[in-house]
Amino acid sequence: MEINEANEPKESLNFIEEIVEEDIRNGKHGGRVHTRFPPEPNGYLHIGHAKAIVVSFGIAQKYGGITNLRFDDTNPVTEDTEYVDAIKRDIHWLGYDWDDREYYASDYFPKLYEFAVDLVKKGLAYVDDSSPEEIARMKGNPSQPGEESPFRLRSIEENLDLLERMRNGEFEEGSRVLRARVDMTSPNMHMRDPIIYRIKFAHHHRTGDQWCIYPMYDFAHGQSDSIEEITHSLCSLEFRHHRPLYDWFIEKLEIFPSRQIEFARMNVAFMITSKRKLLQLVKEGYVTGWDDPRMPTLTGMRRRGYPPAAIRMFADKAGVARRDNIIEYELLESCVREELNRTSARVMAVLNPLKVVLTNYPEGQVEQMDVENNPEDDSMGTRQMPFSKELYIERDDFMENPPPKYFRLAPGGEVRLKAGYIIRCDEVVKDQAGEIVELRCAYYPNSRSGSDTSGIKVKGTIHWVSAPHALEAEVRLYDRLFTDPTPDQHEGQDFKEFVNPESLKVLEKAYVEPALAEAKPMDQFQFLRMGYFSVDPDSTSAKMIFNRAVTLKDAWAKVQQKG
RNA sequence: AGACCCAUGGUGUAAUGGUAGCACUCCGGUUUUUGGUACCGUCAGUCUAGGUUCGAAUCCUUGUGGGUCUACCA
Repeated sequence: MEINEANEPKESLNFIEEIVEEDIRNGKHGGRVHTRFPPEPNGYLHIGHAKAIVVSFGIAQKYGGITNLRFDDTNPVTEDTEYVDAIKRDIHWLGYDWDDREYYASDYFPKLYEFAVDLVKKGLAYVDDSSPEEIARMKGNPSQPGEESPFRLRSIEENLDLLERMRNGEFEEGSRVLRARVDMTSPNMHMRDPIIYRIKFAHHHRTGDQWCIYPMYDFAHGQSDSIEEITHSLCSLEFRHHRPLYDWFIEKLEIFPSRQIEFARMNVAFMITSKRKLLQLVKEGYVTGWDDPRMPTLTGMRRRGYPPAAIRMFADKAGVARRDNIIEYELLESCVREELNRTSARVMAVLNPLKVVLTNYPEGQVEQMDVENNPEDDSMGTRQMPFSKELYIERDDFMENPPPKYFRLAPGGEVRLKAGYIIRCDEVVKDQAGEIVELRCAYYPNSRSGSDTSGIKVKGTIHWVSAPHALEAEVRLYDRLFTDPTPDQHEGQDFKEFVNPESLKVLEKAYVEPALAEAKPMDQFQFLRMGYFSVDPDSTSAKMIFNRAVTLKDAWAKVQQKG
């Protein structure tokens, strides 16, 4: 990293930022930066879209520009208003806004039709009566040039007439298309007289039955960019081959010269983003819906408890470049932890309860213990937790025959109850099956947290809840949906074979501290030593439900694994 | 196999002809009333072969590997 005059590290730019900064230096478009995010309203937004959103909105934000939201709704057969609202909600949730610039490619249908007429008049487009099969055959293949359609040399007048009659609904669906006259010998398949209008007698979610011809992507997207005077149109690598056509239309139509810039889309290990495959997971019941916390959808990640700031950070850290990539799942988790560590209140919850009776604690006594809400942030204050004779601790925090370096409770051993007392395990009570059902312990009255004069040194501190005060809750432990980093990249194997059977574990009867009675849906907490959890939207005061977003890092688990 | 794009530690991304850096992961340590956090440290990289140059991750050529393109989808 270079050092500038201010002796501060020089920020490194990604290749898009470099292009934008150069454009600004050159005064291109008056130094204006205007991007767009163009979802098709035919599905839910996922982690891949999140990356595109962060890049497009982020670039504009960084350079004082603005971003349009534009629904790319040129295919009435697959699109629906249902998705429009979900998409808008998800983008807002991610933290971005487009003010009143909510546009639809379908709003431009009249203008797009004018463009088509213009092209015909310039002799640059023609109506082709060939069948889909014939068109495909004449297109050739990447290593062989195509051949020209017999309809390619129709007169301008005839083309104008035919186009108008197409629009008027005089021809059957599939019987004719409008094609741009470019170059049938181009090595770029997209330049071989691409279809720009097709006939579809379909009801459009916005324009209704006004139109029976609809523009193709290549004749809608770039033109919409141009109409909106988008300066930098950012898209994924797969559109690289469309760019010559994008530029061709701009040149021939003599319209605003938006510039398309492609970057590599983000792939995340253990996640899939194919709309079709995601739909399968929903339809076939592998998940409970599009907002299942295991889904890579924005709505799923929201329910999972991933903060929008964490997703933005993740997209940011993944970077922008032009090579294929698979980002490790651990980076996402790291971002989620970083954000939640800063923002979430600590509470105690015992997921797998084991009863502890303090034999020397006065019957019926209850003490209120002060506990900090977030050691990272004093401004979050403290709360009180009731302490009594009967408690629950985590089953994993006791071992009858502990290995070396086990810092928790064991027979005859001592441990501190966080913000409470130090206790000593005197007796292990088992049922007939030999399972441990209760621990009988002694507490040291002079070891109270904050005024400890016992002088006892313990290695471990564990969380707990007071049995008579604890609230029962259901806790859903989520893990990655797949067991393989690239479940849909295995030839001959269906991606569903890699669905993780342990992606969800439901704990029906966990205990949480009473302060959680006031928690509202989507509130987020760190369950001390266990992970980050949020209140599920379906949670009620009668039945609280918590979803685990991510565990805390667990150094002990690693020690154990190594044996 | 036609054209186009890409190639830097395990992963991702910088270095724009001049000391290969950062983040995540991994491993080790310090602090800790969360085996968390914070902090410190270790390991580890320029795909191959040529060329240009005083000097190449960077420019050129070649090979190799990966990706994209042949929907009336976007």
